[in-house]
Amino acid sequence: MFYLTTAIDYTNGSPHIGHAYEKVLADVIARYRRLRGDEVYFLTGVDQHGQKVQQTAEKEGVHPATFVKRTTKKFSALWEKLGVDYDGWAETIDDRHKACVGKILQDLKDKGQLYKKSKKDLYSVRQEQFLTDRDRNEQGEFGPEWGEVIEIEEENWYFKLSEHAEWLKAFLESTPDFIIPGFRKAEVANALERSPGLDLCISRPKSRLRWGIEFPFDPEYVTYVWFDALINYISFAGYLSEGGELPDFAKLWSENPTRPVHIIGKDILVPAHGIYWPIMLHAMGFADDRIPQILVHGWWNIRGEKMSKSLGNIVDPNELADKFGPEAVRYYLVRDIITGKDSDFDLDRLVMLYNTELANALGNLCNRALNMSQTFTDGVIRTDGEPTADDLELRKSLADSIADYRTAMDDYDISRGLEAINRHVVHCNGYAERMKPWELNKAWKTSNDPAVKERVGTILYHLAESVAHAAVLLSPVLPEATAKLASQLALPGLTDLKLNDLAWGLIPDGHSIGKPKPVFPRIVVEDPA
RNA sequence: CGCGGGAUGGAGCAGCCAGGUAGCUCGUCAGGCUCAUAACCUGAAGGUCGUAGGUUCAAAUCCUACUCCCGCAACCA
Repeated sequence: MFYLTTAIDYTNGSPHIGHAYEKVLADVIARYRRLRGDEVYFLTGVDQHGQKVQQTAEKEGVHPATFVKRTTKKFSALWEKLGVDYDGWAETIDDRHKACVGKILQDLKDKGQLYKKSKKDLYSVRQEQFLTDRDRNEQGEFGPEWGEVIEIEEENWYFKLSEHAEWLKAFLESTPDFIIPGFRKAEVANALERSPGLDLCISRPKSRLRWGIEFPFDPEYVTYVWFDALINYISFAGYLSEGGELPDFAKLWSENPTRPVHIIGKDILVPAHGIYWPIMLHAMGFADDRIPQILVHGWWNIRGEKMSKSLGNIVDPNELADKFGPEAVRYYLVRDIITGKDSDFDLDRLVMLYNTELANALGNLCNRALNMSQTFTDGVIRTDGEPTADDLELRKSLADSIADYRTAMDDYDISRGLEAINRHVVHCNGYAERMKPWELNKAWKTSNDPAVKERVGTILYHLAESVAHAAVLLSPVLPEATAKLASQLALPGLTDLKLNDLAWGLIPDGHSIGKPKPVFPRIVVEDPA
């Protein structure tokens, strides 16, 4: 069972392109693993507690619960629009989640992992938060944005993070694939190295924060939002739940031969996912081989000036999907970035990549292949022609592409996977150019030689068969468009194929193929110049 | 000495971890083709791989120093 999660988004505003990227990436990986034949459980959701939500809700004069419901809808609606097809939806205000957090707190307390202590610190009345030296300005003072700064003493619950620091160091050393890509491991190791051995304050007194999960053994406190949020990965996987509709935790986690994978952005690796989370799990009693894997992606940077003048400055994923279609957005978000690294978001590149690789290369290949089949062979595919060296070379190109695609996708390198598909499509267009079936067809009309006619059929078969393969390979990224391709090829079973089923001969002899209709219409940009 | 990433033909990137003909897409130029979504194909020009040293038979790749950019360090994926 492949258990995949994303970070849960903080419901304090509207989703932006970064939120969309992470969910699309996760969705593509989930769909790819299904294509591989793996059983998949894909969890995503929203983080709804905490001070920021409480503050924003107050500002708008509504109850946090009302506010959170409203913003949550913005996220779920976007995922529906973008075709993000998750199995589980995590909302931290869910009673099942709250119950799980409560049980974990109680359990950790019973294990002696929590303690209460009093601490004196500087506090900003206006911002309702404690201040550290990092909040000081260049003059070493707290600026006017903090309002009145006072010293207050507060009692809180602490989690014995420092007690497990040595364990985590050893775990990092012994588990090279804990964090992907590998270069990010250094950040966690460094953070651990320079951490002064502090424990984690995991409570907030209700006097200053009410919007959170109440401590089961100390009702005057609510849970710190990170401690609450991280637990979603197990609470919604069924951890400590009795009955109910939640998944079977043994299947997803505790007895799963495949380690769960968390997809997160690089900003929340340290300290939350790289330090707090593994230590929390370890303290709860999870064995080392039950610690999940963390896939860290980079960011889409937006440089206002670089945004296209001719297209206008659209970066809202909703508007992007409306303007270019959800699948064009999906394709771009996983195509033009190396998983783990940053990239610049550029609308001109979105249009370029879509037009070049989907419209001109694959879309056009499908279109010309079907069109020739209809006009030259009455839409009937003949597979029994003897393959020539060119045909065998095409088949090898396809086999190589599939192998490269597979390696790349297994490595979460979607961009390279798509590149591999495109390489074969380009090969096919070159093949068509060299074989010139349209000339052969003319030659047949004058000569009436059946061998020539058979050759035309064999060439068209190779093109159609290639499109069928490409459709299957692309389906994790473009589920709708590839379904359209399957329907034009008149191969409805294509969408149910697994990766291992992919072998030469998807199209049966005598198959009646469909009529062409552009699946990827070119995006035309009017340039006001 | 806060941490991390980056610097590769006009643009955007891959290659670097496991040294050995510098690769991809776009753009440009010149041809070709016409089945096809003004799509397709072929060829060409264009790079001393940030700088300076070092290791090596051999360095974009390893080591050292330096310069410049970006992000984080402050709720923001």
